[in-house]
Amino acid sequence: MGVNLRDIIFFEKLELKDLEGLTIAIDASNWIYQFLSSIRQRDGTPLMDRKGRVTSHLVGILHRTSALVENNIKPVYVFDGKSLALKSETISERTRMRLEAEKRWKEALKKKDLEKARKYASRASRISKEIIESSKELLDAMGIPYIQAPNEGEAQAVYLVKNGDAWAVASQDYDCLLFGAPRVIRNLAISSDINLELLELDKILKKLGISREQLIDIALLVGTDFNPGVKGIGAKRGLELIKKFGDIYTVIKRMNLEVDFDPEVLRNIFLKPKVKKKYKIVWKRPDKEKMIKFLCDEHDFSKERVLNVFKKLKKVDFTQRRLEEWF
DNA sequence: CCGCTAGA
DNA sequence: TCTAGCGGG
Repeated sequence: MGVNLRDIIFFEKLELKDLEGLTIAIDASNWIYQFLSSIRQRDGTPLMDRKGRVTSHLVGILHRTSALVENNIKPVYVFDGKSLALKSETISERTRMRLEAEKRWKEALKKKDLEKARKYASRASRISKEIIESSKELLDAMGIPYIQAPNEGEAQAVYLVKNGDAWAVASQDYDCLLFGAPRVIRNLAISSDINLELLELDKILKKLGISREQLIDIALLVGTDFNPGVKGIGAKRGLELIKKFGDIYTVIKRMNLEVDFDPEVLRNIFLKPKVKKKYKIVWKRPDKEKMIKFLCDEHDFSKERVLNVFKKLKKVDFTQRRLEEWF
């Protein structure tokens, strides 16, 4: 998923405390996908309600969001909109991989190989419309705001940060840096052994000695969700080449590379993404009745657990206006 | 993934 | 008080 720049990106370690009082724009698709992959039984079956509807994402959103709030971190979720035409190849490739994983999951189940079953099951996750809609319904009940992006959710989340409405984007994907995110937080979770990473674009570019445009060019060589990249070029070699030749056009020419993508079109996906500029971010008080009706009545959650979460959410009140907003 | 609990 | 392991829906 996303562009693999891991080998050239550095990060600073962060404590949950460092995020107190800050608003974090959450890459909803990224998180939901993680929840669907990881919140499963040992044989790989996701959590489901009595009607067989998947609830793993609801469990994840409920617990992680309330834990963030309890730590005085203000989450705003950002959902993907319509995917760009250039992404269709990536999407069909993912579908193919998912179906393959599904097949292997069933095979492993037959052989009673639980470890393999779980492994392939997690790769068989799919974000359906129902999963997105139920996620939004839960956030509404919890009083947590979300924004619907026109296209890429990451681009919209980055816009929130640039616009001063959020401090950082929370996502596992390095793509956020290409969209120009000043700060990206990876591994934002609550468990005791978390390894919070803070990626700062300015520091990364300075250390690498390149511009954002050049980082994008490296990504195009490596391959993104929108183009296949060049065989044999990873992040390290991409960096070398871009530093040596300056830009992707010169790299292609000097190295006699065959590429079937238009760098200019792709650069603009990251440099000039379509985003929603008018939006409202308002935290509301959690709605106990809605939470119980939705989670317990409709999706078979335990009432006791839901009430515990409700109490956590209620304890912290983000609805209070800051002093300067009164004038 | 996260919360809870059993056992140290 | 802490941590590993299990169940959640």
